Amino acid sequence: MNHDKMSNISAKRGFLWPSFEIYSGVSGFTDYGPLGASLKNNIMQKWRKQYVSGEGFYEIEGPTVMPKEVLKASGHVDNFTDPMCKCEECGEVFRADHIIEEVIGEDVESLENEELDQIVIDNNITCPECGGKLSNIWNYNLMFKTEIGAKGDKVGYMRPETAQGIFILFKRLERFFRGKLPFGAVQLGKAYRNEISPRQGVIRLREFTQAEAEIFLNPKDKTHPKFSQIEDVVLRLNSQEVQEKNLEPLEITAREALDKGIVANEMLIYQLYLARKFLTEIGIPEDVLRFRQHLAGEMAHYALDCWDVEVLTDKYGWVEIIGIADRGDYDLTSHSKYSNDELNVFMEYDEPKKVQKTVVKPNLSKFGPIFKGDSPKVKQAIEDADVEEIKAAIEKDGKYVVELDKTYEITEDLLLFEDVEEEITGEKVVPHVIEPSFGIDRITYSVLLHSFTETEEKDYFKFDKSVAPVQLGIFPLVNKEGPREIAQDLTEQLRMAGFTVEYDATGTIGKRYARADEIGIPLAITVDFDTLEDNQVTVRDRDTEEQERIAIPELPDYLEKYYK
RNA sequence: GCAGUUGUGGUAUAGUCUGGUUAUUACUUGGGCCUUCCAAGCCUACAACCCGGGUUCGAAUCCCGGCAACUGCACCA
Repeated sequence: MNHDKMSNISAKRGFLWPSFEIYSGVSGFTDYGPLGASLKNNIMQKWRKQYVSGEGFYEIEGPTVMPKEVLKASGHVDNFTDPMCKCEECGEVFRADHIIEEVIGEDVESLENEELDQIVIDNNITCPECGGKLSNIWNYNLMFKTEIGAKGDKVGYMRPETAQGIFILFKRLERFFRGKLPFGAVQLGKAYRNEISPRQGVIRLREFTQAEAEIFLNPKDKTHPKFSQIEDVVLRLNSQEVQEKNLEPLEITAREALDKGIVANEMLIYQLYLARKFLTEIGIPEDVLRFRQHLAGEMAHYALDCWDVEVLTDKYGWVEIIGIADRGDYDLTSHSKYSNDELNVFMEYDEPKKVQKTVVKPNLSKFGPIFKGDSPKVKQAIEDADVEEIKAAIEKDGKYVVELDKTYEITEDLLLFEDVEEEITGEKVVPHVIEPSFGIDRITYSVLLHSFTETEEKDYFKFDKSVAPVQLGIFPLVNKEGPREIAQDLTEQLRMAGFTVEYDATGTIGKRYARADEIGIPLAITVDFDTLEDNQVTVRDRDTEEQERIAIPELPDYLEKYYK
């Protein structure tokens, strides 16, 4: 692990470059060079393979610009902001709520800025640094704001996460999956957050790539059909208790974690397992990974349970690269409320339930003459009220009182009670959502960092062959007629077969091997003068440097098998 | 956002304090020679003073502003 050396080579060889460099750059943005983009794409392809074909989810793609309404409902417009204030003497900028809470010792999170300003005045709160006068409080919203349309009266934001794009498609998705829980949709794409001062390179970007899955499931059934297959897998868990008591991380099986209630449910544990499987398969070793449970105060208020996957780095310490949360029904309920659409699933019972109950009906022939024009709303009030309550009131006082803008007294003779048997075939259920959310840029960084290998002879990216940006180096041993033509033909042929190939004929063979190793090409193929005789080439392994002679006609199969 | 430090070819650097010739050196890269398996050697070429303004006869060098990187503080739903 060597961030500095790795970054240097990564910039030199075309993985990560600072954005807008010729105009001095802007912090919080990064460019992926040719090899970086290829690496990132390979990682995303591998992700799709695991979650789309592997888990049976489907990928959707929504807009990155969203109208205000969506983000109002999700809470981002109101809660994705920080109240800030500035000292007019020393110029220091503070979180206004933090300063105030410190002085008055009360939670002020729900208050408006004007109220906060008043508290500052009333309590004579000054700059904690120099005691100077504080400015009025303003909101800093971390979303990029824009306008939709020519009139400019429709406010839009760049999406701060890809998840909302899936939630707002819920009705369509529910139809698509024919109403059967659980089902899952994924989205990969850019998200935007106007960070106040991003500093840690690709770790905190203002524009970044997320890969998120939203798994909708029955709140009463959070099991996973494949749980029994993974129940003996050992997970390293930094639970709330471990963190609070400063203990060693737990090393326990999935089954134990479930039985002891450390992770909330099977689906969540299964997602932890899947996340780790993904990371190890793209070349991040298990011993630099851990699962950390969010502390009670750290968790979003709606989350039922939340675990981060963290990776160890030499420069930034433990860094969150994946968040896996049980968000309950928060998102669907909230969008349902704001959009007035029903976002739920009708769950049919195995057998219809028969329910005996008493219903109350207003006797309308008497209602009309008595209540006249108010009759419809009194009727509605009766229908909305609890039958037992009405019954009890009439037994006790001989009348039931409806309080609307006026008071209405309803005596027994105005009502008809009826015993009925109802058949209920099922119920509407708002699904819960389990969300694994991957930070692709941070994961790409982790792959770079942990693939980077220093040995006595060479420093190189030891990429897993499944994500290596270049798969093959093809070299004529010497740049002479004969081997050169064969090597060029072979390059063409293997490119046609779908491999990414670098052809290189310059300098000495050693230099070309070194250059290929540095960018992590797993296999190099060398054509020499013997090839002219026996039609065989040398295949050299990046890590062992061992060589093998393979006949050219067998090469496509050999490589197909190797990269499978 | 605040403070400090820094900014010279692709990379790493000399020169800046004390303003003055064609901006130093090494590696890398392109072309050529040589070369039958791990960065060898020879020839040759390309290539830089972060951006803008000021002071001055003259600025990589001094001053101001901006941008970026690093460190500390603050921030990270």
